Amino acid sequence: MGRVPLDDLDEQIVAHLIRDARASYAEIGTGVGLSAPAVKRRVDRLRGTGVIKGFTARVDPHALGWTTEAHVEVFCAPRTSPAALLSCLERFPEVVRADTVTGKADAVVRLLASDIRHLEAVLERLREEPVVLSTRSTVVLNRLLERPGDH
Amino acid sequence: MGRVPLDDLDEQIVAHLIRDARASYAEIGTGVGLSAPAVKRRVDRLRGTGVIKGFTARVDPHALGWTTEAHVEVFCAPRTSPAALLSCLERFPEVVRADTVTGKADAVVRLLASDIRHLEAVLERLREEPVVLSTRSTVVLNRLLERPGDH
DNA sequence: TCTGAAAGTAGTTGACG
DNA sequence: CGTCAACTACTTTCAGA
Repeated sequence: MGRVPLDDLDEQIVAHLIRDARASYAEIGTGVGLSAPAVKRRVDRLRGTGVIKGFTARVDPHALGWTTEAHVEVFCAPRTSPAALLSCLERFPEVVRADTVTGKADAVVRLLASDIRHLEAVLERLREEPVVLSTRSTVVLNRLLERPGDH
Repeated sequence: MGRVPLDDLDEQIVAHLIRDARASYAEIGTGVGLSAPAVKRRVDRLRGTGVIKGFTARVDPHALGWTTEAHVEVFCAPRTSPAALLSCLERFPEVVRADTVTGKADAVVRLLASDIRHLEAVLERLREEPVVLSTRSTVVLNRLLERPGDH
C-alpha cells in the first residue's frame, strides 16, 4: 500500500466511484472517454494496489436505530502498544472508528450506540478494559457535514 | 428521514451492501433467500426512504496523497447557528466531516491534508473565518480501526 | 494499453399468485 | 409482497491494432 502513481483518468474514475459506487463501467467510461473494458481493467488494478479498499453503502444510522454518537478520548496504561489497544477496541461493535493521536490522549474513538443508556454501558465496559486507564467523552449533537470517500 | 420500520430481510440486505456495495441483486438474493427483483424492490425502497443514502468507494487517502489527518475542535462566536458554521465549513474541501458536540467546543471537525504544511495553512484559513473564534487540533498518528457503513 | 465484437451474466420491467 | 419470464443492458473475455 505504498505510493502508486495515478494518472488523471484513474483519479476521475476514483472520483466517480466515490460519488456512485454502483455506477456501471460503461457509464464511467463515457464520463472519462474510455471503453467499459478499459475502465474495468483500471478499477481492477486500483483495487489490487489498494487505492480502492472496497465499496460500501452509506446508511443513515438514525434509521437503523443508532441515534447516539460520541467521540471518546482514550487514555491508556503505560507502554500499551497500538496493536494491544486495537485488539481491545475491535471487540466492541459500537466502536466505528479509532485513531491514535498526538496530545494527552492516546486514541480517539467514535462510538455509535442505540441510545444514551447504551452509550453509558459501552463506556463502562470500555473502562473495565485493562489497557484503558480512563476515557473522556463528548456526545455528538448533530452531523453537520460528511464527505463520502475520504473518510 | 424519520423512523422507518425495517424487517430482518432489509437489515440483511443493508448489511450485505455495507460489506460490498457492488454486489449483484442476485447475489444478495441467494444470501437472504429472495429473488433478484424482490431484492431490487427493497433496495429501491430503502434508497427512497433515505435508509440508504448512497453507495461510495472506500479509498486509501494515503495512496491519493492525503497523508495528514487531524481532529479540530472549533470554538464559535456567540450565537453562531449550526447552519452558519456549516456554510463556512463546506467551503473547505479539506473538511471531511463535522459534528456539533456537547462540551466546551461547538464542533469537532476532521481535516484531511496533503501534509503538515497544508494542514497548517487550512487551520490558518479556518481561524480567519468570522464565525470561528479559535481552534484546537490533535493530529492523527494512525488509523487503528475503521468500520465501513456506520459512519 | 486501448478498442471492438462475441458470449455470458445481471438488471429491469410486467404479468401473475 | 413475492415469483417467473422476457427483454434489455452490462460485464467479461479475446483478438487485433
